[in-house]
Amino acid sequence: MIGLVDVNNFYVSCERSFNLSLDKQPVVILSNNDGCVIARSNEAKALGIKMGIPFFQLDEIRKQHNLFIFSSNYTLYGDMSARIMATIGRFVEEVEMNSIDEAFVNLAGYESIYRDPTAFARQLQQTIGQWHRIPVSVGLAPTKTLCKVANHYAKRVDEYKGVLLLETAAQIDEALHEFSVADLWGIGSRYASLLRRNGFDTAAKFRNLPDDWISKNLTVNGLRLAYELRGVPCKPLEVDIPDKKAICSAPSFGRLIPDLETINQALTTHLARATQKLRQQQSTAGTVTVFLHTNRYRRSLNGELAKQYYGSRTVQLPNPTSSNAELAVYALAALKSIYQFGYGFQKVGIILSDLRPDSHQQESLFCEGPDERLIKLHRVVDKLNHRYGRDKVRLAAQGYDTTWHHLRQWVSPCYTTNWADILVVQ
DNA sequence: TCTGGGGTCCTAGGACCC
DNA sequence: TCTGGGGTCCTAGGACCC
Repeated sequence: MIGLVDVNNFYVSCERSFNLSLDKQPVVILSNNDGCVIARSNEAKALGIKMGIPFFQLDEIRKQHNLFIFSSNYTLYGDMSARIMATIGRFVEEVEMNSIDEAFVNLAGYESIYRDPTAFARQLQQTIGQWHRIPVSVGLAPTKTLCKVANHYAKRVDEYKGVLLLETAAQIDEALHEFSVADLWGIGSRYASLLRRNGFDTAAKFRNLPDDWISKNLTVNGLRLAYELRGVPCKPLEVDIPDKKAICSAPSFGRLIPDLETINQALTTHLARATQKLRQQQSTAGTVTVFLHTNRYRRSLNGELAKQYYGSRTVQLPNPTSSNAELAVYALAALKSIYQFGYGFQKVGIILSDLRPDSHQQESLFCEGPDERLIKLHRVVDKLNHRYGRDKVRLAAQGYDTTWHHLRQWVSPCYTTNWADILVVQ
């Protein structure tokens, strides 16, 4: 038996955890740059606010209702996630963190401790609610995909109160009979419309398709999904977190930026973010890609789509490194080569790839090895920045210009990670 | 005026190796 | 008259996830 623990409306729940006035109110969380709606409370969903819509389209609803709005605060959400995961870890040994707000738990071997899986789920739910003021739903089933289905119902059907166990063949059949194929884990919009066109609109109908049809049209991933629906586990629990294969940092500018000078500063800052993640997982990057583009939605005065530009350049490094000082040389040269005068740019981004463990440094015949002094330097810089705040020690090329920074007009305090933001109870 | 960010996996095709 | 077999690596494109 496997369980899927999933937080209800995670970002909204994090904000509510520290702000009682948000209870039972319509709340939305905006994406980076305050661009789109990426999380909604049930009350906001009831007002008809759709996932992913641009924020400016909410003007009418804002006039009619008292809508609570927040910029996303990933420092808060990331820390709350870690706390919830730690709490789950007190109940079961094997926990796979599937995303920031959900975790699979392996209940195999716990039969004598948690005799009734439903009772276990209730206990977990109650503990997380009491310790973190965060509501979770739990789906229990023999495979991950069936857990997703169980969780879907647990969240939406009131009488389940956030917990559903799918155990017997009859229970599973009934659940899949009603379940839209588009809501299955692994079926996106493309596959959903393909399946619907062919008349396979429920999970039950999909599950009963012949294997060769599925693998021909949906590749081996689709076949794994079908097996999982039949109760055959094909997606094992992954308890150890694998190292990332690529690291990307590419937040939009808060306004359109025309000049290379400012874009240089932004790129060097994104690079600092990316290399910090890189060093955290003790890897080096062998390849760096820089890309630069204009706003694809922008229209000129006559209403036509404005002239667009997209440039990107990939550079292979002579020596893999995790040093932003070293990488900056290549990244800035790449940027210079793709930059074009005469556009307002929306975003510059950096991708580090060809990642490998820093302990496995390939010796090169023609280049010097990694610079030991730089490695020591970054260790110290990372420590200082952890203690005194992000970018307290930085490359001069990052500069101190903040006019390009993305918008965060409605950001909440970092209640759990910053002493100055700690909640005061009167 | 204003439209997010960061990832993973699979396949086909081409170039190459012995 | 007869012209093999078994691989790897890389890239682009397309699908998916939260």
